[in-house]
Amino acid sequence: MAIPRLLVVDDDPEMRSMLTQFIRQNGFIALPAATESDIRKQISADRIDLILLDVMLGDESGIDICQSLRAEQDVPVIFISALSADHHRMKGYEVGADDYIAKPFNPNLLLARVKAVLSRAQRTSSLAYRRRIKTFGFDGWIYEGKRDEVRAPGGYQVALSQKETALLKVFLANAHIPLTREEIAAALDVTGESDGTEATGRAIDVLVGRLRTKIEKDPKTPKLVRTARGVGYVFSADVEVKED
Amino acid sequence: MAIPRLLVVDDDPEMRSMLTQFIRQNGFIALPAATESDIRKQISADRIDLILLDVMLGDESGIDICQSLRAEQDVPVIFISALSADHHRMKGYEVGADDYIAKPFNPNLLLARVKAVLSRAQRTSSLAYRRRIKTFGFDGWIYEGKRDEVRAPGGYQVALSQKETALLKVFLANAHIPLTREEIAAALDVTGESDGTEATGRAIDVLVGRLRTKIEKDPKTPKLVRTARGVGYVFSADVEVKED
DNA sequence: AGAATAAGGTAACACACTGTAACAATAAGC
DNA sequence: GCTTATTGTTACAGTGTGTTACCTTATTCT
Repeated sequence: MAIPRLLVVDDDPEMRSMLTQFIRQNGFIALPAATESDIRKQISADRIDLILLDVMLGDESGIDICQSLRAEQDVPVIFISALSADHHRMKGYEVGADDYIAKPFNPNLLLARVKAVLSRAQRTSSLAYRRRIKTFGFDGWIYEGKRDEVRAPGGYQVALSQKETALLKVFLANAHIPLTREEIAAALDVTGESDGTEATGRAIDVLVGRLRTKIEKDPKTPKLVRTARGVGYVFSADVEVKED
Repeated sequence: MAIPRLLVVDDDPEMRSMLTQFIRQNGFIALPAATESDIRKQISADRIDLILLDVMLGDESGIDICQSLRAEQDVPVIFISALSADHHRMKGYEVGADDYIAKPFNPNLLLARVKAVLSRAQRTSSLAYRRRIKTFGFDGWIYEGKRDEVRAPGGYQVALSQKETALLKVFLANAHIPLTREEIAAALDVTGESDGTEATGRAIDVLVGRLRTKIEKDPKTPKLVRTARGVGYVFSADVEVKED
């Protein structure tokens, strides 16, 4: 990729110019936008690698915008908000954020997140399981996004915990793409306040193991979630995406 | 939007400065005002995201002011009053308040409401929220606000207690949005009395549990009110809103 | 090939979070 | 008064999740 192009969306001119300036000082291309139509104009005009999006845009809702963008594109989005109370909402998959940062923010933290999102976007699709509640089918299984339920080939419902479900969604959104543990961890908890680089030990391995016991016919020889030794894990079944 | 800007309207200088100071300490911009003309000056001068309005402003009436403002603008308003007696009149939408808090109030409760109103303003216009939308449908169920009745898919009426009904309303108004226990408590507690933070213990959990036994087919595996571990609860069914 | 080394699998544990039954306090009828 | 319903609190049980420790498997080295 050439120089990453970031779209900075904020309706407050001061904040917008401050952000664009900061982004540019750090070697990226920053393009300002204030409204949804600005965004669409920029996107259709040229490649955009990442969007920094204020949650509150005066009369427009950043969340709505993000969702409608996600319906068409697969651009990574980092949300910025002054309301720390919004943090827990970002965890919901329905929002579709790749990351979230509270305002006023630490510039270095922002930069770290931007780099993290950009680097993983190069290899994978946006890890934020793509928006709109969709239904996936794989190897006879069905994941129904609307109800957040998983049904086995026989049609029986399988009880997955929240984390297991979230993990499965990450895999489904990135079928055939090897994911590192770090990438998976980042996708599972939208990090929020804590710094981006926590080495959480073997938590992902254990989680993958638990998911395997529930969805693999023979967990000893996994057909769906394969291990990419030295790298991470791959979901290696074809995934069929069905609209609602 | 940059940092939210709140207009603090109270004719008592002490209360006014106390409020503005508290608001500022919590990361917002607070602008003081004492009279209706002050308010209009501020509003025409710059963007205002929320007005905290004392009901009794000496010779002016906060309610009148609010209504005349409403004729022109759509700014969210939270009323503050020493008379806890007429809180139900406030909540009545005739007045045009987005929320109401009694004086003396718990600071954390005020903060929770401020955040809730600001956050809600992102996705629903204050106008739409205040409109008398009273009937909701979800998963075959119907909640009829006019009579405060809940009817099951069969058409049979289900008896919910006052708090259970209030809780259901909060969920219906925030479908698919994870709510923390604090947010739910803030929305339920109409009395601005003592403790507002965590002194409430597990009350919300128990209340949710009771609601579940009454509206979930299988309360053990809830389909409507899901728990978001470490966060709170989400109402995860589509809600259809009907006008009266 | 066999040994040494690195990486992943997983059982067992610890801990935090949630569900809920039982009780207490209070209000509302009768 | 007594009874009943509502609501919050407490206590305990159940569940989910991360860590540790040990075992198995794959890779590399000699």
